[in-house]
Amino acid sequence: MNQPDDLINEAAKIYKVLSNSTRIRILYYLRHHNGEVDVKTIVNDLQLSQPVVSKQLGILRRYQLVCSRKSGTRVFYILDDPHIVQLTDDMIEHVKHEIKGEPHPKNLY
Amino acid sequence: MNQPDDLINEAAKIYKVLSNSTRIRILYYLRHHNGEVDVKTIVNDLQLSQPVVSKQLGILRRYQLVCSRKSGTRVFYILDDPHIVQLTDDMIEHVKHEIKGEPHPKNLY
DNA sequence: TGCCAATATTCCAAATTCGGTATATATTGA
DNA sequence: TCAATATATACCGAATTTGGAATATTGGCA
Repeated sequence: MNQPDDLINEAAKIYKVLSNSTRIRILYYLRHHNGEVDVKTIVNDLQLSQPVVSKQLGILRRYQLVCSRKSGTRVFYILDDPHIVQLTDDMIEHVKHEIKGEPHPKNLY
Repeated sequence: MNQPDDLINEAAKIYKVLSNSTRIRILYYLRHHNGEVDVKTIVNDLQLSQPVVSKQLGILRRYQLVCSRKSGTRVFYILDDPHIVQLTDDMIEHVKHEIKGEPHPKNLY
């Protein structure tokens, strides 16, 4: 019943990775992209700055949500971990069907 | 394919709520508790300070993950939103079966 | 009314997160 | 070797998050 702290902490870490709009946008972009994509293409398609994309891709890779392959000067990224992808798809569906009166506050406190 | 920003932002907010160990612990406590629980019982069982529990319960309620009922001086909380509960159960299962060599870093950066 | 228990709120400091700007690194090709 | 391109990293300041300590609020009861 009661989960050990290790599991709780690890779950919290993954949730934290998923709690940033830029990272979710990148994940969803990769999710619906057929095959691997290089950084520049992501920057262009999502209209984000190159350092931001590199940084967030680095975090996603550190947490093994994406993996990468280097080819020449370019680095190609692709989703890893289909289970997390399924969880995030479920979350988007949840939000989509969420018929709440008022939107949630911007900040927690 | 491409999710509107509203959906992405709302998903990010919910993930942020779930990204704190204390809140996950409370959710899991309520998850496996039969029926509603008052604040003091949560404080005792989870060995947390009373202000912390109150504060985190407030956040969980603000995001409609739990709901509460007042009775005398006590406030009883219970899980709301079974869909999110399912998602978090899935996440714990994911972490549980995650056979990764090294644990994830403490911080994102 | 006055005290006590339960819960919520406020305030604070330390830690974390984020995107921007600048810079570093690496690879290709002339 | 030198320049250009692609990607990663370092650094910074502003904003957010967190738990602890103190305090406020609320309801029950003598």
